[in-house]
Amino acid sequence: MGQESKQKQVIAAAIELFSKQGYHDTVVSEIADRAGVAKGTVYWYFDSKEKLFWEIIVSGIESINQQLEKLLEQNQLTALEKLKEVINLYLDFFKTGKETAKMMQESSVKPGQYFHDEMDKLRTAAVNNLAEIIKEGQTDGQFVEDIDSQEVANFILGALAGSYNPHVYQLENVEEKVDLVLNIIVNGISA
Amino acid sequence: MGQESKQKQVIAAAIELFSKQGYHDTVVSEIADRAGVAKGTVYWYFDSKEKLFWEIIVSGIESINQQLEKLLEQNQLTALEKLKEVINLYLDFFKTGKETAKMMQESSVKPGQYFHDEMDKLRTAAVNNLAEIIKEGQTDGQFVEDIDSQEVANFILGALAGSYNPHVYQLENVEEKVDLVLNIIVNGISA
Amino acid sequence: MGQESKQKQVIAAAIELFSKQGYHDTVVSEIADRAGVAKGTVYWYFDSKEKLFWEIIVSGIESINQQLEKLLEQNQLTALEKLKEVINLYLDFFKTGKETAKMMQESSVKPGQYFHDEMDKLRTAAVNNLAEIIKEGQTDGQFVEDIDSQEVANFILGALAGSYNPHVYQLENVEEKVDLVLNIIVNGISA
Amino acid sequence: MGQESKQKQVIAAAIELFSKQGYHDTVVSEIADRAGVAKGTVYWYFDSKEKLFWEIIVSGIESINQQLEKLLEQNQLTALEKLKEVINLYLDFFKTGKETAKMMQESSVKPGQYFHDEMDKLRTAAVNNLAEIIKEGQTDGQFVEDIDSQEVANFILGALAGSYNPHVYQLENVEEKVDLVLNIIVNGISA
DNA sequence: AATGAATGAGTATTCATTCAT
DNA sequence: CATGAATGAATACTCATTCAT
Repeated sequence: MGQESKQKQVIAAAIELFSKQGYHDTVVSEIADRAGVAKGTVYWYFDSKEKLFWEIIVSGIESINQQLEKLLEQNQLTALEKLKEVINLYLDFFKTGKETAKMMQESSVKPGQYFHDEMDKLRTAAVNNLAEIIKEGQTDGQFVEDIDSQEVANFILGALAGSYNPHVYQLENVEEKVDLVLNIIVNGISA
Repeated sequence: MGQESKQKQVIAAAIELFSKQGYHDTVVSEIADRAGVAKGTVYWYFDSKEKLFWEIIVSGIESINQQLEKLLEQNQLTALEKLKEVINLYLDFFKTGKETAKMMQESSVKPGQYFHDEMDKLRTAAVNNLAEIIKEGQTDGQFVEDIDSQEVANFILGALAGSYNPHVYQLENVEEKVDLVLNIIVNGISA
Repeated sequence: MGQESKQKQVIAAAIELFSKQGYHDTVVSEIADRAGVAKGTVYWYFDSKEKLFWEIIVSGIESINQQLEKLLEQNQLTALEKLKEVINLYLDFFKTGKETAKMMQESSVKPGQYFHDEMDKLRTAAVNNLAEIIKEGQTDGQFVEDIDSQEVANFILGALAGSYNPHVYQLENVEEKVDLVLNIIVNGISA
Repeated sequence: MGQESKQKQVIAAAIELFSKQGYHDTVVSEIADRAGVAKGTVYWYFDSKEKLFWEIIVSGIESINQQLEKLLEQNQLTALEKLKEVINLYLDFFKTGKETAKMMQESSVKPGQYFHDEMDKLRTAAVNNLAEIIKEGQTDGQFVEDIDSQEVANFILGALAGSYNPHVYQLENVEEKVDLVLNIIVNGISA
């Protein structure tokens, strides 16, 4: 039988089903079945269906934030290069982590104060990291100065978030969009 | 009793509750209570909870698409001016129709092929309308030509969609962002 | 179909099953089946299985307390006669309301502060009513005075409560015990 | 670690929890936790949760019956003295063994023929022992004769059982009730 | 002896939907 | 048109019990 730890099998099954069917249309016993474990096993590892859902979301966001921070520290890169990396990072994340991305999309709509604060902290971290890069570029003279770095960071993150909206890019061929996106952000569409 | 037709009371209550609590956490009897009607009355006007939800979504999208089409026809406006109007239109829609906007956000995640195609048609219409404007600008020489108008339209719509992500702009003071957004899209952030 | 209101059918079925099988070994769907209604109907009338249980208990106790109070007001009766009536009342209650009695027995063990206070109030009322009778008899010179009326009331109630312990009188032929019980209480077993 | 045998630790934890929370609201893993052992260990010593419960009950009853039998054999005591000792024995048992007493109370309600017969045998033994004392007193001329000794035994046991009903004496200061109870039983409350 | 991960039957409760009035 | 009592399928979660280690 599966070499994987049962906990990991549960997580994998949950990601697959949550992203395909959404939180509410995924039934715990279905997760257990797909994971090849008993229903009780899901509850041995996770307190509730909701905790399982959030655990996946949070670990996904944490992973991207970690990568973001690593980027920031790479001093040999210019702000522009870093920006490109960030875009690449996100779009790649959406491509490889389609499912988690879809779950995040849903998570932003789910009510319940439960992890709402947690989510906010994570997002704030992302915005701040990005704003840091913008500021760097402004100091370097690469980016226009008369524009709030936080606002720009929000815009970019919004644009990227919009990018994995299933109705936008359909989550396909997302990586080839990096240059396009970077180009618009940097140069705009003005002739 | 309410002068409003009971149907309208139901819709109003549904928008309020769906947007605040999401689809699944809103129960039909709550909608009926808030609307001041009996539960059965909801079912007199709407076939199901799902139909009620989608009716609201679709009418919201239709309304914005109509406004978009009107814009396109205004020949005295330049592409740039039209673009600004589009951005204004969307952000304004998100501001005044916060609730519907939130519901749309959720609708994009909801599975169920039910109205999936309908949604897609509506979104395609929006993208096409916007792409039309971009193309116009490219023909006029206002916008760079070596960039696919559909791609740009998708990007912009994504950025705007991202804008009403509750975690981004918190759906507050959205209207003052028009110039910012337009400026980045048009001129980019390059110095 | 049943002329009885469905609510009453539910209560009847609940009493029957709770008393025979105890609270925990009685399943809600079983109650619904026996009552000839759908499971949801049980929940239409009662918030929860627990509330249903307690509603039955409380109404049983209230009924006996009402009868007790009526007794107290009958001024033509001596304290001794009243005492006999009380004993009769209780033992009769245990006989005719075997099921409710059994449920009360169980209720005294059930944890959960829920209705604990309510129960206490009801029992205090019973003790006070009985103590009132004792005091009356003491004033009249029928009963010994050097004994606390509350204590006596507690003893008697305890003895009566013990009487419907399923392991004691088996809840059978309970009514013929009235004289026996009264006699011991009044005269004791001393020769 | 505990010098106590793990089995004893389990029993102690079980008594504590069963009496406080009742049978159904006590879960095996809680018992194991409180006992400082693994859940599996509970099952090494006891076949099931139910067996564990009953083992405690039965050993409690057996202990009291043994003491009762010893009393009977003490020929230097009069029936009256023995009766006093019996009452003392029971009330003391309820006081020192509050927890077990509470569990017995619950056990009398629990369905499940499982140990039902066992319980009955134990109770019958208690009644018979007590009836023996009464008969002795009747032969000696201390107690009235025109009254069935079994009935009296039942009454007394009922009264005593009622005494530890949590709603009666609250299981507090139970020992000072011995004289009161004995006095009523022997002399009654008649003036 | 002892452990604790794993199991899965069992159950209270919810809620969209129906329909007689 | 409107009501709300009645339904019952659906589901998250519990917990006694087992067994490989």
